Amino acid sequence: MRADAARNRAKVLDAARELFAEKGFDVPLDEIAGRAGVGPGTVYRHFPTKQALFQAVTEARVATMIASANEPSDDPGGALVAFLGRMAEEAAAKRDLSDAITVPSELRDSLHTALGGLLRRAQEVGAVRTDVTTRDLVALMKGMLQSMHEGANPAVLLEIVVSGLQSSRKP
Amino acid sequence: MRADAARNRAKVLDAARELFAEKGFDVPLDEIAGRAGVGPGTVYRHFPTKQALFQAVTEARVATMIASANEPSDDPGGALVAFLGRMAEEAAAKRDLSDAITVPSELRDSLHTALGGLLRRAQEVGAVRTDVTTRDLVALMKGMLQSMHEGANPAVLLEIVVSGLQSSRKP
DNA sequence: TGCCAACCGGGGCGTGCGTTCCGTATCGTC
DNA sequence: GACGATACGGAACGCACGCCCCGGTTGGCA
Repeated sequence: MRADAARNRAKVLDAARELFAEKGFDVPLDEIAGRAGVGPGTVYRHFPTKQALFQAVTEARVATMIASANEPSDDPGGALVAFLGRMAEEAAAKRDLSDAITVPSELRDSLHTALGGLLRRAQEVGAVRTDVTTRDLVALMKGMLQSMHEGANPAVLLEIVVSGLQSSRKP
Repeated sequence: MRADAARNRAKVLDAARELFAEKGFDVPLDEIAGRAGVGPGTVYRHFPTKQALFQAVTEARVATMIASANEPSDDPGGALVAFLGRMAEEAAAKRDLSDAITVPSELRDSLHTALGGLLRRAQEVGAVRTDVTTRDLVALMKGMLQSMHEGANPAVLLEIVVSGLQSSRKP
């Protein structure tokens, strides 16, 4: 790879990181190219599609989260709560995480699977009501994360969801 | 107003009702015109903008909900829960309600205000934790309603949110 | 230093949508 | 039954966006 190509690739990644974090996946690709100081064609030379660029930007961070979710714990209930807290914290600062849950990709699927595992283990020790499905949890998270970009209080929302999950099933 | 004009207006409203309920606000206006058996121009003869049509369709139903939210109750906690339940039920069947909360309009503002009133009264009798703001509640509802169109279990989600709202504030 | 391959930039294409315009058809009245 | 106002329909416009192409440029090796 030529030196200027590597330089431009890095500039594109930097700009994409900033803008995806700031405005989410919906930011126009031309805007990313503009901030990187290159043309749109250059972006497509390095990444075949917009989603590929998004994935390249979020991959490392999300993979770390997934790994931490998958490592065993002697307190599965606490592990789930901690994980949700970490996601809330992250989503409050950067807008791309909430899109990483939504935009179709292998990464998204792994994240859902990891959440499912956390949920199942928490349910097995009785820390979370058993009628909640992975799908329900993902939906809740999605709503919660998106809400954080509209002025809602992350901590309060998180507490509500967590204590809701822990509540016993209605008779 | 000419007879055919009235007929077409009704056909447009019917088609819009169906399609907004089925696919939400994002349904293309041409599709509404198509189902109504008229051209797009005809739609614009009766409604100045797509949002106006949306408002005309949702106005009656949402206004009813707002009215029921605003009438006094001797059990403010139960009133809030009942209202949330009614919204969840409605949103599970029709996709337009979740958009009515989001799409800017006077109707949306009234709905937010009504929710705020319900929340405040429930908090005054100690039925709901006091650190929840109207904004938080709206965010929660928004997330919950949108989740219902993705296979989540409405009843479970509602229970989680309700018991989360009722939980005492963390120390 | 010269040459070729790699790369760049941005103009342009295709698509989908909300909205508008205007020639034509239809309604209701005289 | 004819005429004017009213309404219709759909082609067309403007816009925004993802994506591609090509003439020009630049980098690195011989």
